[in-house]
Amino acid sequence: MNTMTEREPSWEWYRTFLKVLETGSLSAAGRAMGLTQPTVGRHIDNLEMALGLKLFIRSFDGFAPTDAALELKPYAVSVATTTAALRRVASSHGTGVRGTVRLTASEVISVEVLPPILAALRNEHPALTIELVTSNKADDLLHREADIAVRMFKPEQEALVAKRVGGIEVGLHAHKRYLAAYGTPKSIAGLSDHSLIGFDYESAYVRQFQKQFPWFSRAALAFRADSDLAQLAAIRAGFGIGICQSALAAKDKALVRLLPTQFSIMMDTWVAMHEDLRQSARCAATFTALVAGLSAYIKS
Amino acid sequence: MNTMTEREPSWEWYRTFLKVLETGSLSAAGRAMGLTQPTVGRHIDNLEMALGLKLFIRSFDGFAPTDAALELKPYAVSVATTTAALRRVASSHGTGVRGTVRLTASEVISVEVLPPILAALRNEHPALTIELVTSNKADDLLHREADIAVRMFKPEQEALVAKRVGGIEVGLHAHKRYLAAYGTPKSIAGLSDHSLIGFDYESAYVRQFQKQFPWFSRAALAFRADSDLAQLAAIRAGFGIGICQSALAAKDKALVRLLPTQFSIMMDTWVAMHEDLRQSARCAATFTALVAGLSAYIKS
DNA sequence: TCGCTGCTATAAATAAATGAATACTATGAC
DNA sequence: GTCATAGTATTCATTTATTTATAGCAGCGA
Repeated sequence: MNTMTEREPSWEWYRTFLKVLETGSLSAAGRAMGLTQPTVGRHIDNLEMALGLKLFIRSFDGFAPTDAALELKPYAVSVATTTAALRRVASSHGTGVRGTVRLTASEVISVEVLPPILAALRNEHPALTIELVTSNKADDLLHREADIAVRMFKPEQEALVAKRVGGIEVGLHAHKRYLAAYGTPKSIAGLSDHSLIGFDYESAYVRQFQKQFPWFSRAALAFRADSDLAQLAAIRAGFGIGICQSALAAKDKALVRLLPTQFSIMMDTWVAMHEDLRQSARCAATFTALVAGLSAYIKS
Repeated sequence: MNTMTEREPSWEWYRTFLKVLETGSLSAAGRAMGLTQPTVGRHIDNLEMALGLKLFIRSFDGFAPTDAALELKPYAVSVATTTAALRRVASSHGTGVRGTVRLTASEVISVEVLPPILAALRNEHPALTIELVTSNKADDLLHREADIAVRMFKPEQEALVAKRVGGIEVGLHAHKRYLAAYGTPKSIAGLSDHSLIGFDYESAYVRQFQKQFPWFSRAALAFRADSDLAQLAAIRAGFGIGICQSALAAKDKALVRLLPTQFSIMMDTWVAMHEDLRQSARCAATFTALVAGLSAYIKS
């Protein structure tokens, strides 16, 4: 019951706290925020005083965050994403489709599929600004890190409104040039003689995938990349045989689909957003455009 | 690509914005925050300028929030809950179980069951401060509105760690005095001649309940309260026949269990918290104490 | 109708936060 | 080693924000 209520720390201090964590120094944080180094330092001092703990260990080449600071960081990040979402909502106020909408999608989708869809959307709504984040994180819609997401799995959170736009077919592909030089595999077993391109990281999805197709194990891969876009580039460059969307490959005459009957995966594709955002003109319009554009892409 | 980047609004402005929304006036917000009215007014002006929209319609008896302000409010609330969570984490730093832990539970649990458990916990950890919020909202753990929740249903969110502590039996009860005056019902059908006590609000749970026990419909109730605690008080006061935990009723010799074979509901009881908080000594200790205390209560 | 209360708006006085300049320390390149 | 660079800590002048004080308006009750 401390009646002598020590005041709540200024929320602004959290902002500079986060920037110092991100940049690693008072000076850099100051530059990033349009403040000076002494000011940033004082904010940190104030916050440390208010919270009653040391957040950084002072040294001459940057601050070293303490365990406490790292423990608090996720909360500061959460505040930052929330205020960013608030500003997006604010920017959209007025009549018509306007303001900023923030999307997430995988790299391949972002680079190969979305651009024409977004260009058309923007053409229709010139007052709309689009932010595109390449990410596969599942939880960023609930925390308003993005407004709308294109996902390759069914979103399960109940607070989300999600629409399935169809299945994207994924298959084995290689460049003509590669096949001319190293031959065309006639069976799955024949793949072991080839340069395979695949995932580097270990996600739940990749693990399940490798369980289903054990010949595609990590050890068998000659080229590993955590970016599906880099894998696609490797296929296009004739490095070897890899997995990519067959619709993308079909647009490039030099790419050849391999073993289509033995290997084909349909990836369910969904567009999802927070249900609260249905009220928002900018999000509703973008959602509709994404659903329509992706459906057309899949059917093509 | 506006290079002339208009600065991000100070996060502090969001705080006063929220307080103005909550209090309804600049002056009241100022009083609540330890600021003066002109300061609060300028914060709002600044925020309106930065966001480029009117947040309040000025009048002489308080501000009237615009639609835009109401639309932004949830985001400001989210920031407030996040900073509160941050401060709880900060307060717990150090060795041992210390700091503030925030719980939610239903009213009856909060008032009738938890106090001795929490008292023992506090006795064991004198540096621990406890906040108890009576609420049944399902989503407040993910948004860190509370650290730990006692729920009557299985938490489904995957980011939560939940432990079932058993089933709490709920049955029909009445006070001796009431039964002496109006008789004891011999069957479910006989209840229609009695004063029934039940829910006022319509929740999914209540709807399902009334589907299962149609004789307990809203129209049949002589006393309706949205508070289960008020219902319990009505039973104790001899108003009529109502539903409450049989374990609670058993502790009061004046209360009588009615039709125990015909009417008995087991309510699954869970303790849940965000999985990240397992690392936190204060939360882990409280979680354990709640699980142990509630299990003991249920078995008794 | 008057006087009270509570609110916002505005202007001058004051307190507080910020910025500029500087000293000092560590580090890495030459 | 020496110099250049990048960082923090500190001091003091300055700008900025906040308070204090004041005026005006609306609602309410006597």
